[in-house]
Amino acid sequence: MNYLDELNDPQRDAVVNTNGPVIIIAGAGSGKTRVLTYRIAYLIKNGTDPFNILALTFTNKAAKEMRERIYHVAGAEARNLWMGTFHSIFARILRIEADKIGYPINFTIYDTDDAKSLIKSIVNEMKLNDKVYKPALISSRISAAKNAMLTAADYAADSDNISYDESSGRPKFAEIFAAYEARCFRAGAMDFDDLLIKTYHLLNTHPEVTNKYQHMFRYILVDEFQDTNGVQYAIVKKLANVHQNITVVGDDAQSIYAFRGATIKNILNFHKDFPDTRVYRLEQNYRSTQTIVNAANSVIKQNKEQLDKKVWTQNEVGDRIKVFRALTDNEEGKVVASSIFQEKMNSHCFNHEFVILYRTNAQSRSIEEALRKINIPYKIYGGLSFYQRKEIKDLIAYFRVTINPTDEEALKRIINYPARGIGKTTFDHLAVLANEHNKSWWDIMNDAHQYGIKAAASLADFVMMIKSFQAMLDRNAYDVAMHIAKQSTILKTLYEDKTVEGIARYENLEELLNGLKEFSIDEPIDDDGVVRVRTLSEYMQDIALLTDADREDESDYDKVSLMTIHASKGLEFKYVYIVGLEENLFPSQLSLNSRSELEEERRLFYVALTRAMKKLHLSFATSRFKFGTMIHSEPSRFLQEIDPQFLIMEGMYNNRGSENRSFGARGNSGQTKIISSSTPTKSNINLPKNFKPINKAAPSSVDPDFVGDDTSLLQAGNMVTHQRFGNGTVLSIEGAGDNRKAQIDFGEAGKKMLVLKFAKLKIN
DNA sequence: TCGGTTCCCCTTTTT
DNA sequence: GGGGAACCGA
Repeated sequence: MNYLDELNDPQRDAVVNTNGPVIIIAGAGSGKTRVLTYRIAYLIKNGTDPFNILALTFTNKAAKEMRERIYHVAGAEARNLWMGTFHSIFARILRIEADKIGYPINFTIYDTDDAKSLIKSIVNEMKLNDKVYKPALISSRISAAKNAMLTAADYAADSDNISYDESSGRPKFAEIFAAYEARCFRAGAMDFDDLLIKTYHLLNTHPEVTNKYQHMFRYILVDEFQDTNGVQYAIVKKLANVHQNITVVGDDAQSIYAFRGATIKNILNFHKDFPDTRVYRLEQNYRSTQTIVNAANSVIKQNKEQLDKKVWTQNEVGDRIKVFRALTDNEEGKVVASSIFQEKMNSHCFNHEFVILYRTNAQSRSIEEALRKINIPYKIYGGLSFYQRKEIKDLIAYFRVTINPTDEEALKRIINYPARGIGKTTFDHLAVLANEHNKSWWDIMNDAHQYGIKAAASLADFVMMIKSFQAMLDRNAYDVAMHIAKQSTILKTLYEDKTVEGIARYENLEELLNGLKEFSIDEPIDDDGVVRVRTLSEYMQDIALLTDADREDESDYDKVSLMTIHASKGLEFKYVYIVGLEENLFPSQLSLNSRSELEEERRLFYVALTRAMKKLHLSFATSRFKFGTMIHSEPSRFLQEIDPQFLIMEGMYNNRGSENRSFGARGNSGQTKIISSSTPTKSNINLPKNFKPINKAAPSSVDPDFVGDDTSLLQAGNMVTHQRFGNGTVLSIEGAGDNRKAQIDFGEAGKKMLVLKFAKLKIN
């Protein structure tokens, strides 16, 4: 059992005491994932059937990573675990039990765009003003109601709700909610909240189903418990009721999803619901330097609401945290980019060891521009996801309609795309008829001529096309998808578009189809040895709950990461840059109304700080663009909340030491002289005078002393320098031993195939 | 009916 | 500053 030797005492206790209810309070960087994975591995190794273990996470990425680590310790059995996100596991259960709640097994999952579009249709059909009944607002209020476990009928039955809506000028909200619910049902669709609420409903109304899963899940483990909302907890509690072997892992200091209904109350309720709960505390941080751990502690201790906990570390003291002040958001980008450039020069580290964190997605642009200018490769997580692009959504809409033709939102997208003479008149007519007869658009379309629709012939052609696709659904996913892409003429339409955007869109479709091909090739073998075809339906189930962060791209191997702080939870990086530390941005303006919201922002800052292993950089700008206009901004209060002994001002002050405390804000400005980071002589973070973009920096003379690095571990994605060709990216490696070759893209110098035995390469 | 232009709103954070 | 919807003209 050598893997147990890798654990400290509290960690080992938390792994081997497997029975009964357990809470593991795990500070940032305290080996939480390791404990959770080893605990599951330990269960499997001691004879528990993986089919009887349910492990719930918040992101697909976390689930996947954990599964791989368990596989590593416990072997191939790990693939039988019930492990995934709350949403994906519950979707799986709902598909198995769909008929019990009147849903088709192939129900669609509506994403937030679908939900908003449906709400918009409803608002229009009810002849209401969509400036008052804004789809985003209605959608979030429906979501909030669902998270409070209210159906539309429950909602309408509560006079408090009704009078609230009346007084806030939206008396028709309950009606919209009811219509939304009915229309989702009619379309055979569930939104994200439904996946939770319908599961809860299913368990409450079907004791035989509940019984089945209660006995099946002998062990239940929940990651990031501080982020669970009321429904999630209610389901988990119910499932754990028979065996009572429930383990929850969390850190109240990292609770950052209250806005989505998550509540720390779940931790308190847990003690009440499971009175014999044992508590394990993991407080030793293995991730960060003492400076970072202590600085983060100095921030979080200012929150009033928190559980008692002391995170500490034996790691080295480390460098102080650098604070940059910039004049504008663009300059902030430059400062960060050149700091990364310098760090890479000095420490010979990889791009993928850097992350730049921000509060809102909109902040990424100035950073991106700066990185692009000095050729630092980067990858953005979140923002406009691959699956949200128009061309991808269009093709996927065809898949959705083929699998579930009552899926109204998908049908609306493609009914006249590419154009086939089904215009607005027909569109509106369909909507009216569908509501009149309470049937899906698809049903109406099937009998279009009976309803006297003028465009009946075009509709019949469309219906026939979809039916021909449906006839192929038992074939492998790629074949069907390719057939649909061609027959629908989507592929052709985009191929003929030779604009830059058109080509990019075509390439995106190619990427989607390539992904499908890979999915289809990977044919699983049943227990009886039968090779099973992977269908389009299975593919759609797979991707419905995927986000951009889950897409893997080999060319992303060595890039600087850009993401929101929310997206960074659970990750760690050697070098962390937190940008935009300004009042009204971080903390967000919208959080300043209550202590609890401000404390959530502070926890968010704590999460950001504790992502860093080695070096941490903070920055703010004194003015930035917002909605196209320049606005003035003050340094964030959070900067002053860090104990100043851990900070060092960079390019800001002419004297360092005790006066560092002031950021020139909050009425005591003028005490310390501020020198802008753009002052060239003072700053050590400006670009070198003779700086040239990396790919173009081909040295004019060849240095005879140029020594290559050991390339035996070189792999695709690595950045290298060649003394004649300059900097390049390794595209692929082939061959072995003396014959091992690398194809490298040197930018302007072109792509070269180099024999590694002879080529002198420095690995950047 | 389509294509182009204007105009408006947007900014928390995500499964 | 940018994306998407709405509006307007041919």
